[in-house]
Amino acid sequence: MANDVLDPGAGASEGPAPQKKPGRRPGRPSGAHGEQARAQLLDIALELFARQGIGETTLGAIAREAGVTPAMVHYYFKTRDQLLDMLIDERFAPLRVELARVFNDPESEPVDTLRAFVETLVVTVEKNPWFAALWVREMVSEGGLLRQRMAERFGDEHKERAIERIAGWQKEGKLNPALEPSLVFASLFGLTVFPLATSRWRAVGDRAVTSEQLARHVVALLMNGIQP
Amino acid sequence: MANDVLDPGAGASEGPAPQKKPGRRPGRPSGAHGEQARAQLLDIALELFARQGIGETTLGAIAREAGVTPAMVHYYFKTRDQLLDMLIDERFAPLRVELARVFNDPESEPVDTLRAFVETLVVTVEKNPWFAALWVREMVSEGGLLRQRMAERFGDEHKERAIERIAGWQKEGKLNPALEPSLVFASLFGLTVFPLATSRWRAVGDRAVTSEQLARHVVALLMNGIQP
Amino acid sequence: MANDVLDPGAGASEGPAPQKKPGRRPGRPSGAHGEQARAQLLDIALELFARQGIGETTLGAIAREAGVTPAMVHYYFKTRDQLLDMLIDERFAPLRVELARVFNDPESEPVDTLRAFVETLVVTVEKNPWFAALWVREMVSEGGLLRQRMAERFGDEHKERAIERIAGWQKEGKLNPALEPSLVFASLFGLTVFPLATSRWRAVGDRAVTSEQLARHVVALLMNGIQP
Amino acid sequence: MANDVLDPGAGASEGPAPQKKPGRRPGRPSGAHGEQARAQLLDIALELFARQGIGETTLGAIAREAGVTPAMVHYYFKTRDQLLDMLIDERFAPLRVELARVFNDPESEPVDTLRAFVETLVVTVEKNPWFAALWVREMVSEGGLLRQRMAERFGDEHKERAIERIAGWQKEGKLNPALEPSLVFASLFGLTVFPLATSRWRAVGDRAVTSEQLARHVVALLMNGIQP
DNA sequence: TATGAATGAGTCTTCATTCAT
DNA sequence: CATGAATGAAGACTCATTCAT
Repeated sequence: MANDVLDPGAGASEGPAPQKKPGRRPGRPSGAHGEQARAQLLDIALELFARQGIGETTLGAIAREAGVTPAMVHYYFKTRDQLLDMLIDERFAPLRVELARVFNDPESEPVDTLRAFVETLVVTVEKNPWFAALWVREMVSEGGLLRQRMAERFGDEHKERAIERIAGWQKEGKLNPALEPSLVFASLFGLTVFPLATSRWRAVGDRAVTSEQLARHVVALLMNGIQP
Repeated sequence: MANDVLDPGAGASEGPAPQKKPGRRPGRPSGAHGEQARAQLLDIALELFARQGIGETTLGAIAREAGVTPAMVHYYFKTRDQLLDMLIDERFAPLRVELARVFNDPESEPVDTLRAFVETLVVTVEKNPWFAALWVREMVSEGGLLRQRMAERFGDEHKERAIERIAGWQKEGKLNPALEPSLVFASLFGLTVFPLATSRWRAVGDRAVTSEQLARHVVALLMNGIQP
Repeated sequence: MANDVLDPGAGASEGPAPQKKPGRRPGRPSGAHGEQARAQLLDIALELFARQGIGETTLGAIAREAGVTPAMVHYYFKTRDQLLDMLIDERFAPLRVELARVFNDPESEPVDTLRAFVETLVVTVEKNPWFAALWVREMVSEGGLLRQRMAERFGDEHKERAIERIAGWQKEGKLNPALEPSLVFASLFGLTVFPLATSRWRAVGDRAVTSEQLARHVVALLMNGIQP
Repeated sequence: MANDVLDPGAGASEGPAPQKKPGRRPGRPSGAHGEQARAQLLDIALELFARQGIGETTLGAIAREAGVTPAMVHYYFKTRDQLLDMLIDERFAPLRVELARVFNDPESEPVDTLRAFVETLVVTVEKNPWFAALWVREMVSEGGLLRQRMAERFGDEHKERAIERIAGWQKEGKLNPALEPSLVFASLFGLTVFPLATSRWRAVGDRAVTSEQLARHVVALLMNGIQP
């Protein structure tokens, strides 16, 4: 349903921010002002969800942060569940598509591909600070609220294909054969998104670790391991 | 259950550890039967917290799972907060202490130390399946409920010292100098705990990834990176 | 209802008075209908508090009496404590101010002042039937819920000054010197409010004692007692 | 039921404290040790009821103060209601009987009688500090928990006769005829018990008003008021 | 006697949701 | 568009009470 709206948009070159160009939503709100307010609510929800967790964030809190009444939130997103769905369709899923595209570039070499993937991941989180926390908390965890919905929308074939591709590279001798193909992606995410999810609080009182530092660190680890 | 793995003296040598076995708990319940029921509630709470998140798990859910009334939960843990505190003191903190001990072994070589750390991490999670999910969701995330409490109990000096030690190793030429010392731990956790946090659901319908596979994978990555 | 008796300027000239009419309340409800419902809840609460005691009256009971849901009560008064605070500020404190004004009239003679005070007290209770019971139970008693809050709002200097004034009158030979100044007020309240607090039930099945009868009785007692 | 136990005891000369001499209660507890514990619980309950109000005092609070378990309180007083009943029968009612006796002395003159009544009242409260607060809060107030029970046990005939007696005195010219007979008792209680109910907290930080001072004050007020 | 374990009923409070205006 | 009023459902917590030991 939302895919036709987002997938083409995601394919464009100006990055993973869809911004809801022309297409009117089927639901009620549609005016120019309303569209803007709706997008702002989505942004605020995203920010709060990332900061406190989805389950811990009440609609009232979102409304307060936006300076509107809770009833207003219901006006734009008939229900809490729909708000989540729209969040996924309009903010979360596009990022996923974008990332997949980096990996699926058939031209580049295996090692370059993985490095590029890591770097894109870091840039993505830099542009969308909510991504890391949300991913870790609501995507990875068993009962994560995003996980269930994402799983419904996008199957696992994507992942299957990626694993096969990695296994293929190993057979071609282009990748460390001791690695477990099905764990490579988990490792990449674990090495990048995971530390980024904690960076906001780690930065407090400490010298913050910049995104570049993280990218360099992860690439160094991937390229050579920990040995000198 | 978890005690045989972690308890051997570890709890005694730190500060605000549980101090349980001999003296009666300050609170009310203390009989033999009660102590057992209490421990069971703790186990169930841990399980549910890991599965659904702490904030999403009601005391009623814990009670239902245990086959008792919600009032029973209040009987053993005066309040929701106290339940959390006891969970930390009696289940969570001991694991942390155990892990710290592995890293602080002054005898072993840097590379061995890190490998041993990863392996212990994997074993720990294998014996305490709730650990991974709980760590990822409630320890890493900004508003994580465990983070705040753990921070109160244990300061950050521990972490500071570890970082210095790693930097020292790099200077001695015993560790890849391109790594960022303050990120090494995040990487280790990201490579192990992070995938383990998802493994339970990934295993369903899929060929499960065993703990050994994960350990081998991570060690392979650490030792040599992704290059063939 | 009680406003015409007490409000004329009294609330404005003191400190933490209600300041209601013009500006919107800081809290949520503000519409015309809501304001009325809120006032009705306040009235019902006052009535029940007087009849059963504050601690014995549940929010549910107030809601039931008003024909609304308990959640409604929370809608207007975020918490039980706030309901009490508003009760004090908007209903209880104004009466206190009014009474103080009667006593502080610098023109009248001592004996007249005390008599006027008693008469005002009787009239006040007649117009605000909840006052007597509430005063006796929650203001006088050690753990009385009003006592604590009133003490926070208004200090004791008021009382101090009154005592000094009475002592002054005694020195001037205008008041029975055998009286204990610090007990005069207690006596006045004891002679009027105290019997009034019981009158509702005493009246049942008995020939009721009217307010005028009480006033006459107390004045008769006082007149031949307070004169030098 | 309880009357046969208490009325004779009250008639003795050593004051209004019954102390449960020999007679075994019909209920369960009866051993020597138990009897003592039971009396102590009664005392503590009385103290707490007076301090915080009956409704505000939980059985748990009483148990804690006594250093026993809440179950113990149930052991002695099958139910909360029975505790109240026993409190009335064994502590409260005897005082009432004692007071009635003072008033009913047929020998003394009206004015002396009333003065003696006041003085006895003051002494009674001095010996039983819980009396004043309990009377004011739970006896006077409409929903007072003692009121209802006392009313069940002792009718109003007592009061009726007293009123008639006062009216008779007025007709004989021995009492101020402007007084309302049915209010005389209320006035006496209001003048004595009422101030005493507040004295505990008034004393804090202030020079305390002694019982003697109060007695003198009230008598002074009465003497020049009740004389014809 | 005495108590720990256990519970049902009730209280306060929060929150998503609806609806009339 | 926007909001105030209103509510049902659920959650945390308390408390009197029971019962086996």
